Amino acid sequence: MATIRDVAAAAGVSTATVSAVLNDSAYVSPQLRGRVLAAIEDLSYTPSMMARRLKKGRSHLIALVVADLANPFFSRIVCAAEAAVAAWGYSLVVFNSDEKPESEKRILARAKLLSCDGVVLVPVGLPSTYAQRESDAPSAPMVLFGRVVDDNRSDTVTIDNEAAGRQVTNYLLDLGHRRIGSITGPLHLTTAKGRLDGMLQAMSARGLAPEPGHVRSGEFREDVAYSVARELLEGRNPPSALYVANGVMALGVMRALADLGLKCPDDLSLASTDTIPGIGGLRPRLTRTEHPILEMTNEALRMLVNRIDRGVDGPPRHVVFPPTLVVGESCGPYSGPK
Amino acid sequence: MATIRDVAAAAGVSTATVSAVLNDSAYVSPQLRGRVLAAIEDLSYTPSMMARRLKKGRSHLIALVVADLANPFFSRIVCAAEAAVAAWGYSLVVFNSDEKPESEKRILARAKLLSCDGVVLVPVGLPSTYAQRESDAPSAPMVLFGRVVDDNRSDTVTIDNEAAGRQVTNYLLDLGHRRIGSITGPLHLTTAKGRLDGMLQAMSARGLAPEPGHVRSGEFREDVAYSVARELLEGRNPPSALYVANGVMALGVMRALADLGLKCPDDLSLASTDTIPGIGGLRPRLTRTEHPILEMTNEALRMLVNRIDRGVDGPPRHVVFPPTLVVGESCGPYSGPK
DNA sequence: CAAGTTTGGCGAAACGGTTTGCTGGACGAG
DNA sequence: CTCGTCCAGCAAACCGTTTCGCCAAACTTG
Repeated sequence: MATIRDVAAAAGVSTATVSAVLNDSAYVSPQLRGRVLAAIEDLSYTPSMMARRLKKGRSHLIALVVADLANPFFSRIVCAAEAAVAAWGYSLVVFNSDEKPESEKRILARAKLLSCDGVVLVPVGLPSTYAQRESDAPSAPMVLFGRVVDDNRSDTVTIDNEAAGRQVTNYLLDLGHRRIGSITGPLHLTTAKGRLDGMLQAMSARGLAPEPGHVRSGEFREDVAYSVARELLEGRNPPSALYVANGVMALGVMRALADLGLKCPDDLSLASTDTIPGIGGLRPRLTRTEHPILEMTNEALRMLVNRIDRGVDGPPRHVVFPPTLVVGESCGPYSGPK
Repeated sequence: MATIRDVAAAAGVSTATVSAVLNDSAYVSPQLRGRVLAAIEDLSYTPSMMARRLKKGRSHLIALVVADLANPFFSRIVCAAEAAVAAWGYSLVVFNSDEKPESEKRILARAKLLSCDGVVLVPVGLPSTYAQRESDAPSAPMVLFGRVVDDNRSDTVTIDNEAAGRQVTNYLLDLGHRRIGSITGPLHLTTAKGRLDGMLQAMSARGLAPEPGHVRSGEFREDVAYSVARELLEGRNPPSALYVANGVMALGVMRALADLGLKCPDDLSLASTDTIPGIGGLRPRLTRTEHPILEMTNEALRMLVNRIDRGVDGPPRHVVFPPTLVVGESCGPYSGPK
């Protein structure tokens, strides 16, 4: 592997001149520049990023830490982030905390060790980790994505979960449903809590409330949602409509419906927040709120790069994106007590 | 940020001693070791990975280049690879070539610049890139994943695509189907070509062949497969069974069926190779061959790490995994000419 | 007790770049 | 003709580690 010194020797110049040519950081006469470029070509020289980074103190690496890489929702984020990061001239290092606080802690430490220039974190959401993080030396700028935690030092990019819950619930209410149930996520997550709160708001705005036992946690997991849905639907007082807090759980509910021989819009109106890509083709299409993941990811990266490149050091910014209600065929009008 | 020199000064030792303590690379007397550790704690010193890497010439980064990050199949690979890489003490840098040869070329150059210790590549599969790559200086060890290209320097990890095609086709044949069609991927990809070949083999083993026009390319894309399926099914001579070469296309076909008002096992038997995670809950469950992605990914990383860490420098190894037929409810017995 | 053998620890040279003075020749002005 | 200015290019310091070679003290051994 040729070094800058080899190039300098071959071109009969100093390493400083080669560096200047490489970075356009100083004027170099055309002829010298030509000699240098020729030598570079000749030796098929590639500057060592590692050395450059050591000197410059920047790695051009951005860490993306997601809470559950197996969840298609986060896969989409990875995809969007890869594109955005590449567009800004960075590379993306992907980590999976798997919803485990201790993994998250370990990963953040590792990202720091890797000297990533920035971190996009979908926090697991348990406060303990962050207490720890507070005591750490100020590390790379970080953007909290999707979920909020009590961290007042980082930028955040989220959707308005309460609005999502309200939109879906109002849609169901407008269809005449009153006995609306919900399968929520883990309520320590703002994504789960917010969506439920939005639902409750929408109901209480009309003087309603879910019946006891109709609000259950599905842990944001397909299998748990499946079991919960079965219990709910086999009970003696099933809801007529169900608001499911994320896409994979909606899939679980659809599976439960199929296994129980129930039809979706007819026997139960089903609506969710967030969906699964590719499943759009299946019938009935799910009525749901969708997240502008692409825009959110781009915004997160813009914020990050602003802090990294432009050294922006203002107070943390909090950007909230609105969800969009997408109407499918999974909900029907309320058809009398069942 | 404290450096090793600060620690050395604080502990009253040389940087060499600190380094020895950090890496256990030489015996250090307990008392000195204690002083050093105390100083490290005191200054909350973290060794600079960048400097360490510059010196050691290793980055502990492994690049994963996939051909289409938006495809859930590759998302699963990312997920599996992240876990495997972490288990080996590396970090994963993810790239998306988006099926574009020029992107792939750019990405491989970038991975080299990043001085990744190894590369897992799902090649786009056009030979031009690799001709280029030949001329490059020997870079990091690489494992070709899933698809094969005419590269005789790299290890490969693949599935037996022909077996997959044969298995599925034999299953359909055993059900009595004769007019079997196929929606293939781009045939310059070994994954697409192999599956089709396997299908043709199975048919010709029984003296059969697909009818002209019943074998069409769906480009491995949901929307293309949707259109092709519609054309196929609305034609005047539709097949009674369809072998679809990957998961997203199968979804497209199911959407086409739904839009045409056709029922899956009844009007058309549908089978595929590869599926989409999470969709397992939907009815009818797809009959398909599945890939042992986890094992494949682990094997790919084991090979890579062997070459990196243990300096294994033998001839390229080629590991082929067998697909598994998973029977769902998407296929029924042939029910007479339609 | 002298000579040989360990050995804990240190100084300094890498690693491969970037950057900061500094130098010396060309040029313009007085 | 002389002095000051300018600027292209260079030498050397530096980034934060690891590691090689070496030294002196401590220990063994005859």
